[in-house]
This record gives sequence, structure tokens and C-alpha cells, in this order.
Amino acid sequence: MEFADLIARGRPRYRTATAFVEDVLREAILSGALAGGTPLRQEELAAAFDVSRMPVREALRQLEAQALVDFAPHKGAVVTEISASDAADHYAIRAALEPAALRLSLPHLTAEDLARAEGLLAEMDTEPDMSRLGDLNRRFHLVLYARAGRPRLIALVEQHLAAADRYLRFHFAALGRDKMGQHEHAALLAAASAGDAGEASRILTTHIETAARGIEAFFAAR
Amino acid sequence: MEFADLIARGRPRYRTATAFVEDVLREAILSGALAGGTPLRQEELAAAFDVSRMPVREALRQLEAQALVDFAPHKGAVVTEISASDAADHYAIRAALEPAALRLSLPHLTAEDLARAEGLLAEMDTEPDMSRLGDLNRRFHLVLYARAGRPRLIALVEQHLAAADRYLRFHFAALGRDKMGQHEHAALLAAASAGDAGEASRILTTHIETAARGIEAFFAAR
DNA sequence: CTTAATAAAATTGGATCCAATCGACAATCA
DNA sequence: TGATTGTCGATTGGATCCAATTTTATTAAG
Repeated sequence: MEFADLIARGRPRYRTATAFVEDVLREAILSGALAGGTPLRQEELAAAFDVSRMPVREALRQLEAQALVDFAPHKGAVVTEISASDAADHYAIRAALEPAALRLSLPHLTAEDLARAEGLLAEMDTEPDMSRLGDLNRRFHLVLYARAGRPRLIALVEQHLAAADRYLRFHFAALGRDKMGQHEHAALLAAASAGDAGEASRILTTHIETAARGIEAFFAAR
Repeated sequence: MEFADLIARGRPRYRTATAFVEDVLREAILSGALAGGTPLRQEELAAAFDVSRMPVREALRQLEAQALVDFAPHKGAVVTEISASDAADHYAIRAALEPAALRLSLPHLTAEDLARAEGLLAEMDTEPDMSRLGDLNRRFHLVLYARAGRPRLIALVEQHLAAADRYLRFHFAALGRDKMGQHEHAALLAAASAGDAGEASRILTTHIETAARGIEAFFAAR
């Protein structure tokens, strides 16, 4: 368990132990530190987090509802497996939700929003660490959607953007670092700045479908 | 608490008490038996379900992840409020997800699927009970999406269809019983039977947006 | 009479303990 | 030899108990 060091450090920031355990576990799963199929023994986790089994159980329940772990009665929790079809599932959801969020948000984007998005794009060009790159990518997308004024929709998008991060490494391997959609990101930002919702939405759809196809190709190859 | 009678009856069907509590609470919230804003005291629920507080807590955690209750540390759980903006949020998600699911599913629909959908439509014409009507409506929609081959997408659609049921009574009040989209349902089914994905998707989008506007109008009026 | 401080009650968060269930391995029988 | 059954260990599900926090009631001061 190599995330043991993360544990002691972040501890006092949280109000409740359950929230602490939940956040660390989610991050570990989404980043790939906990691979798909890993069984999550309650007692083991409780010892690692230095809490009792109860906050672990509640955290696992919430992660189950977020489709990050599979629960079987009296069998326990297992990190959900990643697969080509699971990736296709997540990307189909993204392809449906994100253009909708963008269309709602775009008319209300401010100059500061666009500047922030541009800044994030620039950071992405020089960021070597993949996990941080995934974070920057998420934030870039979310900045563009944030003005949609639909908190549930945004929360869903955020959740599936994070889930897509589990496949980022495959995306990398399939398409290579520089091909990772920076052109599309720039074009998307340009269309958004011009206020062209139709064009922006088209680019975004293509962007997501391209990523999905890259991951599919990777799985097909191996 | 008028769902106390539901409790003892369904008890032995469930493998775990947590699943039992979770399902009954979700049904109660979605059907409106538990109104928005209702505080959910753990001990009270535990007594009503005749279990300890722990399965109640785990169930509430999962309902929180499903956005059916709001949790505040040391304050407890409250049934999430319904509102015009919340309805708009849910319907924006539906409008994004369901046409996508339909397009994926439509080419794989079988004659039996379409017959089942038609049967559900016929049942809806004569069903007086609103809660059953909501159930029939959900099943009609889901039959059309079920062949999409994207379990996560379908699960999301199912969740938000159920959430929309919380607003069904408003939809009723605003548009009246017969105007509740049976024309659109029939047209949707016809387009699906003809294999016309574009037309079916257009009708579905209109259908959802019409419902959303009806609910919005209801909230605006009162 | 209002407001601030404080003490008591109610409620949730967390820990420990016990019971129920599942998996593996061994023993028995066909 | 193979299948079935039974027992034991491991692990989770559930109950009870204690601690921490919030809220409410009370009291005192302005």
C-alpha cells in the first residue's frame, strides 16, 4: 500500500474521518494507485488510516454509489475494473453531458474565465507529471462549463471527467504526449471566446470522441 | 411517518438491512412520501425500521451520493429540497443523456422491445394511480434505451428518470392528465419502429423540454 | 426587554464487540 | 477417483457503547 504516506499528512484538514478516508481512497483509485480488481479489506484500510472500520465502511458505501468500487454482500469491496467497454461507457456519458453543459455555460463566460482557461492550457504544455496534467485538463474543461448554472449537471460532469482520468495513461500510450488534444483545446477555447456555441460544441464532441477512439484502439492492440 | 407499513412487509426480501433501508428510503423520497426538507433523524428511522442506527447511517451515505439527501457534519441528513432550479437541473441532464442513449440503443431494438413499449403505452392510458403511472413512464423510456449496451449510461438515465418523478405531480398540475405527452410518446415509438434515429431523438428532446417547461411554469405560477 | 454567555439536552461521529455469512480445505461416501 | 458435505478461519454486517459537536434552554447583564 504505497499511499500510506498520503494518509498522515492530510489528516487534520478534514472534519470527519469518513470524508478523509473517502477522499483519499477516491484519489487513489482515480489516479491508478489502486488498480482495478484490488480487494479493499476493511480492517487493513482501517489500520492504514488509523481509524476504526466504521468510517472505512461508510466511505466505501459512498464510493460504491459513485461506481468506483463494487460491493458484494459479505464479500466486500473491490476496485471496479477498467476495460474497453467501461471506457466507452464513460466517454459516451461525457460526450452527452459536456456539450450540453458548454452550450448552457458559454453565453455567461466572462473574460476572466477565458483568461483562466488559457492559463491552464499554457500550464498543460509544460507539465510533465501525468497526474497533475489530468488535473489541469479537468480544470480547463470545468472552467468552460462552470457558468451553466446547473450544479447537478456540473457535478456529474466533474465526476465523469475524474473517472476518465483512470484512462488517461492509456490515452497517453495510444496517442503520445503532444497529440493529446492540445490543438482541439485551443480551437475549443477560440470558438468559446468568439461566442460560437455551435462550433465550440462540435469541437468538444470531436475532442471527446477522438479520445475515446484512442483508448479503444489501445485496448484493441493489447 | 406513513410508510411504516411498507417496512415490515418487504423486510425478508433483502440480503442486508442496509439495502432494505436504502431502497425504502429512496422510494419514499422519490414518490414524495418524504417531502423535501424533511430531517432524517437516525434514531427515529432506526426505530421505524427496527434496526440499529448503523444500517441507517450507511443507507443515508449512499443516498447522499445519489443527491437525494444533504449531509452536514454533526447536523444530520435532510431530504434535498425540490425547486424550479433543481427541476431544470435534472431535466437538463435528462435532455443530454436520453437522446444519446436512444441513438445508441435504437439500431438494436427488437420487435419484442417495441411491442413491450407499446404495451406500456397502452397501460398508461388507463392507469389512474400517479405513482404507478410514473413507474410505467420510466419503464417505457428505459425499454427504448436498454439496448444501448452502456450500463453506466443506462444507470444514470434510470437515476434521473426516477428523480424526475419527484416533479411528476407538478407536471400533472401544470399540464393535466391527458396532455402528459402521450402524443409524443406515440410519435417517439413510431419513429423508433421506423428506425429513424434522428427523428426519434428530436421528438425525445422536445418531449423532455416540454415537460421541463411545464414544470417551470408551474413553479413560476406558485 | 433584548442580548450575550453558559449550561444542559439532543444528535451525530467513531470505537469496540458480537453475530452472520462466505471460502477453503478436509473428510466421507458413492 | 470424484463429488458432496461439514467444519474452521477469515471477513463482513449489525448492535451497543462512548466521545465530540451542535443546538436549545436558561440565566445574567446591559
